[in-house]
Amino acid sequence: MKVSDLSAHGFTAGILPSNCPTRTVLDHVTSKWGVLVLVALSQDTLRWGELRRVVEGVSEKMLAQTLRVLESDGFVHRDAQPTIPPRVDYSLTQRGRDLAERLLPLMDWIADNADDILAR
Amino acid sequence: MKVSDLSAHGFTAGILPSNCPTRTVLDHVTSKWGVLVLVALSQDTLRWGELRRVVEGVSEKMLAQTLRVLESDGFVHRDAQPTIPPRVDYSLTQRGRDLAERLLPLMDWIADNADDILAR
DNA sequence: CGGTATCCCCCTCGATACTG
DNA sequence: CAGTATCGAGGGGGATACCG
Repeated sequence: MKVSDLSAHGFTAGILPSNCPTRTVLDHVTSKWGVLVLVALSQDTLRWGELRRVVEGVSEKMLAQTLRVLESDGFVHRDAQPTIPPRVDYSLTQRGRDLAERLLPLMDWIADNADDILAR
Repeated sequence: MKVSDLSAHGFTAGILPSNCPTRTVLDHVTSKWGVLVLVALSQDTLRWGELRRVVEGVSEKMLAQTLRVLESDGFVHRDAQPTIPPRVDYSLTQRGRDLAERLLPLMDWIADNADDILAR
């Protein structure tokens, strides 16, 4: 069943109960840096250092934490080459691309409308 | 220009700079309760008390705060009837419906895949 | 019913230092 | 280059009380 059908089916009380898997994944994706990292990886494979620059403002700690969560959820693939100096490439998995497919229209719309929305 | 085109246009350094309007709106929408409130209102007009039950787990304080932000961004319309007892209806504006249109496919996909994603 | 006001805890997050 | 470790401040957010 779709979330968008819930109320149509009479579930006026308690859609998406607390501590359900959907909320957990939603929290991962909509975490402070989650969306930005996913969007950044939606076009290119990026190295750690590139990600840090592209996702402007993210600290090393938060980038690492965000990547670990997205990796454990199977959205991001980590490819570490045991060279010196080390090189680590991050890319989206197929599941990550499926997610990004739904994320990008949202991001594009927000980017297009942000100025109007904040105008007062 | 679309966010999804940025890297295709060679913007490998610094997409979505910090403190830009897009990030502000993104933070409003992806705030802890923002998505859930928007999804809850995407089908029905709901009263304050209904929202509190439907968005399970939200406190009065956070519901009020979330609604004020979404209202000031023009996503949510607040209709207060000066009756006794008071009745306040919340609904999406046209802008809110435009946003929800991009949010629901994301939510549906997450709801469909959350179990697989968290399976380990 | 539909909120505000207040207190305060905890947990996220940034800054800094360090390492293979 | 690509991280981890640690610390400490700040504010997000819950609990409770109160109000029109």
